[in-house]
Amino acid sequence: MTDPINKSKRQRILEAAVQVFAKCGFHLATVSDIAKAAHVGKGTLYLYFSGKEALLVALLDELADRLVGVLDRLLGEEASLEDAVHRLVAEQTDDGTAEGAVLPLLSQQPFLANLSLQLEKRALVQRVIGRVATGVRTAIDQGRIRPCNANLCACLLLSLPGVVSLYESVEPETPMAERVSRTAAELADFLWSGVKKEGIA
Amino acid sequence: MTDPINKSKRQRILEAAVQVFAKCGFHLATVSDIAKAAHVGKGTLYLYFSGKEALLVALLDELADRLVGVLDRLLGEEASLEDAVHRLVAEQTDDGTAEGAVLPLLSQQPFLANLSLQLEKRALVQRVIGRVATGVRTAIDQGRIRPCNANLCACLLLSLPGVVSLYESVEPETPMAERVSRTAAELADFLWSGVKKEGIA
Amino acid sequence: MTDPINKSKRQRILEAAVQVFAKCGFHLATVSDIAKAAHVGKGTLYLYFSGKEALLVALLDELADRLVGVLDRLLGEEASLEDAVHRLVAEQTDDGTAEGAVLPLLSQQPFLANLSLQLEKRALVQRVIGRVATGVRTAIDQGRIRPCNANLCACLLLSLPGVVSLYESVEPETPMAERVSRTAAELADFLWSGVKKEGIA
Amino acid sequence: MTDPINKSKRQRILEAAVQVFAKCGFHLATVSDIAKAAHVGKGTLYLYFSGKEALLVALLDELADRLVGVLDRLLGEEASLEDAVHRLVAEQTDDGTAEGAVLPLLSQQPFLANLSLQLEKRALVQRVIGRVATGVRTAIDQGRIRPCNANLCACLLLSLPGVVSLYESVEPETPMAERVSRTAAELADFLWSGVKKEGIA
DNA sequence: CATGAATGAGTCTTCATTCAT
DNA sequence: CATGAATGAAGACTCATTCAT
Repeated sequence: MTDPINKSKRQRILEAAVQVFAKCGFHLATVSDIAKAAHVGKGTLYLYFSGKEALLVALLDELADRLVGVLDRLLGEEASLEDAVHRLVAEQTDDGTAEGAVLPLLSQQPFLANLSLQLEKRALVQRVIGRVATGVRTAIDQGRIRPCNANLCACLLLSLPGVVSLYESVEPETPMAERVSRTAAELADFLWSGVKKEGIA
Repeated sequence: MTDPINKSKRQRILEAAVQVFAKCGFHLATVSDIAKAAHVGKGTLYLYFSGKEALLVALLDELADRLVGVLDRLLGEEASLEDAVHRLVAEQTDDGTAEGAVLPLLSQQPFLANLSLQLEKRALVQRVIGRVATGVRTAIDQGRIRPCNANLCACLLLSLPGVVSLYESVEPETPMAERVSRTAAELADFLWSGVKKEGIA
Repeated sequence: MTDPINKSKRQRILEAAVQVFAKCGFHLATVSDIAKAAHVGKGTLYLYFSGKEALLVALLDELADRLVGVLDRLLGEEASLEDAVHRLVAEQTDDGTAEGAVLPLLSQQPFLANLSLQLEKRALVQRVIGRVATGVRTAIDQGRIRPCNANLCACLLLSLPGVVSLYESVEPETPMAERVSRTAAELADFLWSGVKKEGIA
Repeated sequence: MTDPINKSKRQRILEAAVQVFAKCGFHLATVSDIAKAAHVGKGTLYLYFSGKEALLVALLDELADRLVGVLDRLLGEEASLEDAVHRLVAEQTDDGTAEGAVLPLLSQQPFLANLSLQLEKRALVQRVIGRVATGVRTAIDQGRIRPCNANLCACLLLSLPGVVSLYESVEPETPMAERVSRTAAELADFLWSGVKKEGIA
């Protein structure tokens, strides 16, 4: 009945859901798993979300906001895009945090059966992309990066953590912490300078 | 009894599966759907694949080979990486073809319950990345692109179609054919030259 | 939440299962049939038993205990084995009761696919035979029956209801109640005195 | 088209079926298994039998005849019932032969779904019991065994191999060959003299 | 509010049976 | 006659969702 209690329980469920979705994927994760991880009853989940898919969308919505905050900071305040990319990759690729799992859930298509939720998710993705694109445009206006398709550039930025997780498939030995950092630096370099050999048109 | 007949039916199932998986995702696609799309009985599917997950892996395996063929050609023969990227994106993003759907299925994690199939899929992903990386190394040796982490570059290349599909979320109105072409060009440009403003360090 | 409720539902399922198994045999009985007979949902069954085979074994386990109780009483307290056999046959052959169906399920081999359950069932059969053999040994010690292979004798006793049900095949007309009683008496006589003609070696 | 060929193939199937049914039970045995064991195509089976259940009944019918032959000989020619029982148990309990498996299949109820086949099977069981009962009556007439319910006695005799297989559950260590022989002797003794202690009414 | 026992729609999978070759 | 690829009916089992407590 008191708001803080509700919020705390809702929050607990959301956080548990991110962890479980990140570990098993949306479809293999069961509502029971999530409830158990959140230390609440299965029925309680339905007091805060109208179903499993709605929970996913709510979760993406919540994390999208947090993500946008991070990106705003990265793209707005930083002098160097290189740095921004580096931190974007480093921060969004940490599986330990809720933030680290949101991007895969955002971009991979967990194909929702419920159509209106699917649209809601699409809108949400657009919101995030739009926000990043705004940051890119700012950087362009400030002369930090060259003029380009800001939306597409935003999508490219948002895809970077996915690139990293793909990269994990081939280099699973190195300790993750330092690897991510180095990978981030390399990716930033790709984005910043391209792969073109100096002196070639 | 004759080999071509068997092959043709197996092929029919594989092709139907790509379509259905591409439309609904792995988990929402039912075996019935796939069988129906392939115009075979549900049981027939189990004559050629030991189960739904095995079908997915077989499909990825098959398409990975085709994909590697395409990439080999693009990366090996071309004078310009720009062109290669352009064609990679353009070809791999066409939802109408089987090839267009394979990359999302490859990189998105359809979290297989069967552990050995999961490992098989991982190996398969590594095979594709390795092949592309080889192409990248060749390009480096030939002085067409600057020295870099070939594996990471390969992952970046393989992620490009995903970037495009993310981009589709924000610009769904324009007719697709030309949009893809333009998008491909823009992405190729990003990869080629980076986003750095000329004259900036 | 309360224990008696759970027990009652588990019990309802077990009792329904005995009836259905007795009527159709293990393999022809469907989980739906059992659930329907128990007036519970199909899924409920899986809250109490991990599967159809596990249900069978749990059922045998439960009824074996009851059976052992009956046998203990019959073999322990009675002055005459004749009487014991009579009552054993009479009580265990009544299809209307759960007890009446357990012996066929125990001795007929419903070939479980699950190996560990198969072993469990075997152990359970051994338990019952062992218990009856103990009763036989007591009767021997008390000089009521002659020294013999107690285990084998136990198996023979436990097979008697099966003999009766075989006998049903040839004499299905007579009203069952009295027939069973008379059959029991005759069987007891066989066991007690053998078929040897008096005066013959 | 030639009769011997047909008979030989029909025979091959029947023999394979006994083996497979004996190993896995009726319901767990698949038509494929049987066809494979008989070295014929799955379809061939349906040229000789109208279905799986019909195959079982045909098999029981065939073996029942053989069994009746054995029993006739045992009960008709022998001077001593003890000997007859001994041989009945010994011969019918050998899992290696087709005959060894028929009695369990006869008496255990593999609950046929097809009603008319179920009746056919019942008739067949009656035939066997009737035949054995006739043998018993002859023995009575010849004064070898005391007057008794011949049908019930027949059922008891036919149940003996079942008793032995139950007994196998508790004494699985001893080498089977000699064990069966001893068990047979003990069982024959039970049947012949009963369990009554000498001197007790 | 919170819970988790109960439910049954929906899945994958098996296998007896058919039929084109 | 013989075959085995093809089929789909049928069944075991899962799990999102509900609701009585």
